[in-house]
Formats: sequence, structure tokens, C-alpha cells
Amino acid sequence: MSEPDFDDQIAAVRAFNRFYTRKLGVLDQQLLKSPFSLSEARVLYELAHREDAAARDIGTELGLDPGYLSRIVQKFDDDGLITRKPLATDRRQTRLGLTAKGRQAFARLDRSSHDEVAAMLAALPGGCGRRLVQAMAAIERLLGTPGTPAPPAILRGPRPGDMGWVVQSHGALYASEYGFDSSFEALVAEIAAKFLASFDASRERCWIAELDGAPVGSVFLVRHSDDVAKLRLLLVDPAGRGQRLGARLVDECISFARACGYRRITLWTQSILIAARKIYQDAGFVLVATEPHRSFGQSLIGETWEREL
Amino acid sequence: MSEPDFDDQIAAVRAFNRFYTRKLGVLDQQLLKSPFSLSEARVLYELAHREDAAARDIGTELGLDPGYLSRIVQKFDDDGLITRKPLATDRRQTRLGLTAKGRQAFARLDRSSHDEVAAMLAALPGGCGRRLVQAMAAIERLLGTPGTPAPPAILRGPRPGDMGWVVQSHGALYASEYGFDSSFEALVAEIAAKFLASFDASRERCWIAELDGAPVGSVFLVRHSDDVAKLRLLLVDPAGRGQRLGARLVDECISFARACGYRRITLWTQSILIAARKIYQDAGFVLVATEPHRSFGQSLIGETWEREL
DNA sequence: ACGAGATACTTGCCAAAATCAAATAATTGA
DNA sequence: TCAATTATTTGATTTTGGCAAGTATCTCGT
Repeated sequence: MSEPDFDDQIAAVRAFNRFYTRKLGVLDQQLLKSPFSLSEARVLYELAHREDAAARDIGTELGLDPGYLSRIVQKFDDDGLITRKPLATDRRQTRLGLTAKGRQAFARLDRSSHDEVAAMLAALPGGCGRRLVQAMAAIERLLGTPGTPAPPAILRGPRPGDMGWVVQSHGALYASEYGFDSSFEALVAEIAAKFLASFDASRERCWIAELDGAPVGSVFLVRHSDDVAKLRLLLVDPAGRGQRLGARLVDECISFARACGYRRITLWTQSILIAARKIYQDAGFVLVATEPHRSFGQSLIGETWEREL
Repeated sequence: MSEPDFDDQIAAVRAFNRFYTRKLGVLDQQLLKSPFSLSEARVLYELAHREDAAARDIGTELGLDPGYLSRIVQKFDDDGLITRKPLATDRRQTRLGLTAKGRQAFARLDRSSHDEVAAMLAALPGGCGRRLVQAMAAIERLLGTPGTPAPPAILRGPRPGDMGWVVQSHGALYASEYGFDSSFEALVAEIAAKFLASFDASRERCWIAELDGAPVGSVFLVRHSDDVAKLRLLLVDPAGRGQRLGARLVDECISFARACGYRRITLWTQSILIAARKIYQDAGFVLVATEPHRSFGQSLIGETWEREL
């Protein structure tokens, strides 16, 4: 990464921070009319979203001074907004929960914040809301603590647009990671088109791995011959890596192939695709043939792997 | 826009606001070690970035109380950080400028903020920085004052993954808006695959409209016969609508077709695609044939439009 | 040119918000 | 068991920031 480029990024991030500080200030103005300060509102929010919390949890989560937090909690208690039950396992802590009145107070706050954001969104031209949310999701994902356990990905059947996603992600990923040229994307599009146009639902299937509502992985199982199934287009997007999604997708294929009565699964891959090879190996596939070839603008070594069922 | 969809957007925006409030809090912790409060730092920043400013400008820009601001300015003056020259044109105002000492103080602050952000960016995996900046730019543009609506949508040639995007967006959009079934996505994938595999660069071309680094529109011009070009796969994603992007894409096709020596452009579309029809009409196309047919799981009326060059 | 408002600040007053330091009580680990 | 750690509380204090009244200046309509 070149120096000036990096500095530009820093400048852009800082500009955004100033911008959004201002934006948040505007959005939080409704708080001035409420009986709560920003910190109090944040505590109230935490209280409402995790029923039994100790002060400590909220303090570390929000980065508040323990003394200050203690007073906020006390005030909430005085106002009858919360209940405090001493925790059995640790009598220093108290389990905090909202009373009906507290829930009500939160609901009011929540509603006005909701309305504020709704007004902001409504002011946007059509379609912009979606883009805004997309951009925000991207930032949250990029900046989110990597410590947070990734939400579980789900496997599902294809939906409209998914075949296109398969083409797009294969094309983009293999181009950037391995320098494949556009003939590869063409091949994938061809396979996807054929599958969509004429797949046999009883013996062929496609799975999409979805994370946070967005596809992050794919695999296809198609008929090769009456006895042999072929696994194709296994891909896990960088966003979904490190969760053994590839293995899950392959497992899905294997059980489906078994259920369909295939005797064997075969697949074609390239020697440079280390991660994929590992997955195949772990899933019980064995390398049965290799063959150098020139495709997709690269010199590759194609490999055929098979697994008896 | 359906209700739950809109509510989802609101929830997403609010979640982001909470997330970023926290993020900004962390990023601003360096201020605790500095002799300035957040507000003071913001004022100092404004001072440094617009040499001759009046208090009023900064006050309105930052949304600060005039009284509070006055005191901050006074404190800066006492500390010898700024100069105050009465403004000739309006003797109520004073022109504020940083002294050498003030600039130094700002530089220290600026540097620590810079380093903080640099550390955050450096912790990101390669390539993520750019995506982060893009997402931030998108938010700033969407939420920024409507006074700066500079919609920098650009038209460009296809890049890896773009054909897949074309398939995906056609598939998803036509399914959700018109109920087309997967055979449509298959058709688009087929067309895209053929184009990629064997297009004649001298007489065929594809354009992608890009907004904030993400594709939002597409169009293809391909050879129909030596004299006739065919326009295909015109699409503008909801995110890019309202900017006459469709018209720009079609115009691009027309000039390219002219330059290639075609005598006519033809295209096939459906009567239900109102927006697209309008674009074709405006671009000088005329309807030359209609034909009812049943495709993509729908009863449609296909239309052929043509334009002489 | 004049006066009624508006504007740009300043000042005094004050309450809320936040920090610091020290104290207390319970828990953990050696 | 005892020292170290942790969760919370309390007191003292500072900082922050809002409100209102006041002063000097400017603008605009007549």
C-alpha cells in the first residue's frame, strides 16, 4: 500500500468521523427534550436489551466510569424504573431489570429515536435507504470487533439472483486472488445458466451459504452419470471464511448424493486452490488424476478427486 | 416500499448509530490526555482549517451555544492560542486566527488523532481500508447536505465479477418486481456467458454504471448483423435510479454503434417495463412490432424497438 | 436619516454531567 | 487463610454546557 494512498484513507476516515459526530449530535437532539442524558439513555437501552445485566457488564460495554454509572443506576432506581436483585452467585453484583414503568420510559425514548431516524430516511430519495444501510453494514462489519463470534451461517436453496451472485463472486475472487481472466467467469456463467435452465430437482441441487442475509458461499451437486454425481462451484467468500463453511457445504452435498442413490462423487479442481483441496481431502475425497493445462489465462494443474459413497 | 422493509432499515441505521457512537468514543479517548475537551478540540479544528473565521461561523457549523463558544474562544485567547482582530466590515465580529502556539497545539492534537485512525486502519486486513472509505463516502454523500448532490455515477467497461453482477441483479430485480421465474436469470446468465466467451471487442461492448464503487447499472451492445446492432440487458438498480442513468447508458450505446458503422439498433423488451420503454422512446427508438408470449413464468407482450443511426 | 428589529457576541448564573479518589464488601487464588 | 482482585458505592470536585439578560453593532424599511 503506497504512503499517500494510506494517508488519503486516514484523512477520509477522519473526515467521516467529524461528519458523523455532527450527524449523531443532530439525531440526539430529541434527548434534550427527554428527562435523560445521552449516557442515561444508553444505559437504559442496554438495560432494555439484556434483561438481567449487572452494572459491570453495562459499564464495560459502554465504557462508563463505575462511579458515574452507579449514580445513574441509583437514579433509575429512585425513579422506579428498575429493579435490583442481589445476584445469588456474587453478592457484590445486583441483577438489574426494567420495571413496567422503566420499559415504558424506554419505549418513549425508543419511539422518538425511531421516529427521528424514520424522518431522516424518509427524506432520502427512493432506493437510497437501501444503499445507506448497505454502507453502514459494511462499516460495521469491517470495524466490528473481530472477537465477536460470527453469527452462524445458514445453508439454503437458491433464490432469485443467487446464480448471478455465484457467477459474480467466482469471477471477482478468482481474478483478484489467482489472476484468472474473464473466460473463467464465462465458464461459471455457462454452468449456472445450464443448471438453472434444466436441472433435475430430484437428483441435482445447489446450496447457498448465507451470513447476515447476504450470500457468502455456494456449492452445486449435479448428475455426471446415473451412478456418479459431480460437485461444482464450491466457493466461500472471504467474508465467510474461518467458519468451516466449505466443509459444511461439501457435507451437504455428500448426504444429498447418498440420498439420491449415487455411488460416487467426482470433482475437478486446480492444484493452486489449497484451501479447497484441504476441504476435499478432509471430506474423504482422494486425488485420482492430475493434468496440466492452460486455461483462464493461467498455467494450471487440474486435479480430479473422487469419493465413494 | 413495504412497511417491514422500511422498519428494517430504521433498525439498521439505529444499530449503526449505537455502534459508531461507541467507536467514536474509543477514538476520542486520546482527547482525555490532551488539555482540550471534545468541543474545544472541534473548535480548534475549525480554526485550523479556515484561517479567518468569526465565532458565529464556527458556532453554527458545530451547533454550539454562543455563550459556551465565547468562553472557549476566550480561554484560547488567554492561553495565547489565537489572535482576535476586529473585523473591519462588521465591528461586532472578530476574525479569529491561530497563533504559532495555537497551530502547534492543533498539530499535536491532529497528530494523535491521525495516529489513532492510522492504527485502526492498519489493523484492517489488506484491501479493507479502501472498502471502508468507500462505504463512508457513500454515507456522507447520502446523508450530506442535499446542497452537494454531486452524483458521480460513472460508466465504465466491465471488470471481473461484473457479468455476474448483471446476472444477479437482473435475476433478483425481475423476480421481485415482475415475478419472473428462474428461467429469466438462466437466460441472462446464458447471454452474459456468450458475451464474455466470444465478444468482438471492435464491434461489441458492455458498460457498467458505477456509483460509490458499486455497480448500479448495465447495458450491452452486440452485433445482430453487419448493419444492425442489438441493445441488451439494460438495467438500472433501484440504488441508481432518478439520475437518468438509463438514458446515459443508452446514449453510450448509440454513439458506439455509430462509431462502429452500424446502420440501425434493434432491441427486444416487454410492454410491462414502463421505465425502460420511456428511455428507449426518448432516445429515438420506435416500436416496430409486438408479440404476446409466455415466458419466465409470466404472460408478457414482447416488443421490438428500432432506431436508425 | 431614523428607529425597530435582527445579529454577534459577552457575561453571570446555574444545573447537569463526568471524573477522581477513597471506602466497602465480596470473591478469587495461592 | 490472607493478600490481591473485583464490583459497587460514596464524597468531593471539576467540567461542561445551557439559559437569559445585556451590550454593541448592523440592516432594513420608511
